[in-house]
Amino acid sequence: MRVRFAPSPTGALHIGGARTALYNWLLANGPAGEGAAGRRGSFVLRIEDTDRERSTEANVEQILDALSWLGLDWDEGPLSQIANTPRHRMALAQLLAEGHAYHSSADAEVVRAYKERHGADRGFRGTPEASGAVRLRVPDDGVTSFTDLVRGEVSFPNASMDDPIIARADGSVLYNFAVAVDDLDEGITHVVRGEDHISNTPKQLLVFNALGAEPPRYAHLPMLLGADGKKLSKRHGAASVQELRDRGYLPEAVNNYIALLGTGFAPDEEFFTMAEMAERFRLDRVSRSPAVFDEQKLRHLNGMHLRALPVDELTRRLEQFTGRSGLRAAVEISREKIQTLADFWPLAGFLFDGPRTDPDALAKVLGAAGARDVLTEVRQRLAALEVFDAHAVEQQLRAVVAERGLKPGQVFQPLRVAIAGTTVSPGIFETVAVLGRDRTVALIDRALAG
RNA sequence: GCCCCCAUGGUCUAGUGGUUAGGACGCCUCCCUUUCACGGAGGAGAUCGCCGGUUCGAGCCCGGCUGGGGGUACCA
Repeated sequence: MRVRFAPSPTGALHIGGARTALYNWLLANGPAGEGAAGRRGSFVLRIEDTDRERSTEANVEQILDALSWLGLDWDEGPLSQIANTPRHRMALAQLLAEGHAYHSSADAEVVRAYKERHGADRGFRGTPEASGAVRLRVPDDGVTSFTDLVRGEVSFPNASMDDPIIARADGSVLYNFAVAVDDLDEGITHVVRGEDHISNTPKQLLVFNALGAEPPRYAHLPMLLGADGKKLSKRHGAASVQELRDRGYLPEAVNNYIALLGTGFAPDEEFFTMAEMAERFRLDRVSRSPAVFDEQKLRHLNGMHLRALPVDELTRRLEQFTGRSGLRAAVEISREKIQTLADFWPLAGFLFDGPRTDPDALAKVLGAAGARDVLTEVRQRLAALEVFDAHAVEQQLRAVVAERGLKPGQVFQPLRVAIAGTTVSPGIFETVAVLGRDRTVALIDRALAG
C-alpha cells in the first residue's frame, strides 16, 4: 500500500487537511496493506504547486512544520509537483498525438453558450483547433465510475461532463492532469482525500484511461464543518494546526480528536494513541457524512492526553510553552486541573510571579464575616508546623474547620485568596506545601495587612 | 440550473432486520478541597429528516421527497 498526502500550499494546514494527512498516515502505519499483513505501507508527501499564482514557499514551510508537529512523518518527499513538469509535458504530448486531447480556445463564455443550445446537462464538447488550451476528450456516452472505499459505487454520466481543460494555452498543465500523472508515476495505490475532490475523480480516471494505465483506488473523506455548519475557515477560530498548537493543544490530542471526526475506533472508548489508531483504522469504517468541529470536545480530550503524559514530559512541554523553567512542582499539583498548556500559567503562575491582583475576590472573600479572624488562626497554625507538607497542612486546616464548626470553604478560600490573589489555584494543601512555610506566612501577613 | 455525495439527541460517534437505540462532549442536580479541573452518583435531551414500499418485524433493504454539503475555473 502506497498512499500520499498532496496539499496545495495556498495557505496554512487546516484541520481538514490535517485529518486527511492523518488518515493517510494511519493507513501507511497500520496493518492494512492488502494481504501484506503487518507490513508498513509508504506515505508520500507531495506539494501540489501547479498554481504558481497562489503557491508560496512560506506556506510550504508552514505545512511541513504543522505535519512535523503532529508527528505525521512521511517516507518520501516533499515532492514538488511543478518539478515534474517535463514528464507532464510528455504525457500531454502523448494524449494530443493519440487524439485523446485537443487544443481549444473555448473559454467559459463559449461553454455557457454551448449549454444554452444543448441543455445544462450536456457536457461541453469542443472542436480541435491549432492552438489554445488543451482539453481532454470525454466519451459522449457511458459512465465513468469507481468504487469509493468509503462510499461504495459512484458513477458519473459521461454525457454530463465537460471536456476538462488539462493544460493552459501556454502549455502548463492543470491540477486534474498533473495529479493523475503523478499518482501514476509515484505508484500510488490508494488516493485518500477530501470529498471536495470526488467530482474530480472521473476526470482523473479518464486521464488514466487515456494514458492506458491502471488507476489507484479512491476514498473520499467527509468534509469538516464549523459550528455553523459551514465549511471550516479562518472565521471559525482555531482552524489551522498552528493555531491549535499556540492555544496549548497537544499533538496527541489533536490527532486523536480529528481522527474521531469521521470514524469510531471502538463502540465505547474515545481515547487513543497513534499506535492504537493505526492498528484499528479502516477506510470502510469511515463516516460518509460531514462532521462539525467542536473545540469543547477537543479541550476535554486534550486534558486526558495531558494527564496521560508523565510529569517530566508534561513539565518539559509546559516549560517550552511558557518559556519558564523550574516548573515541575507546580506542574505536579496543577495537572489535574488544566485542559490545555495555556491553562497552566493562569492557574499556577502566582507560584512564581507572586499573587495576582483581583480586588473583587479580595474584597469578597477577605471581607466576609470572620474571614480575617480565621486567616489569622491559620497563619499561627501553619507557622508553628514542624513538617511542612500537604498532609500536615491539610490536618491543620481541617482542625480549624472542625473546631470552629465552619464549612471547608470558609477556611480554604480566605487562605487561597491570600496566597494566590484570586479564588483560583491548584489544590490548596498542595499549593501551600509547594510555597513553603515562609512564603505562605509572608503572603498571609501581607493579605492581613492590606 | 446541471452533476455528485450525505442524513442516528445540540455536537462527534456505535448500531448493518427483532436493542428499554449504546458511548463521548456539552447541559442540569448531588458528592469530593464553595474556584477550576479530575473522579463518582443521578438526570434532561432522539417520534433514528419526511412519505411510501419490501418484510411477521426496518435506524438498518428499495423508491420518492425535503434538507444539507461538494463540484461546476486556462484554481487546487
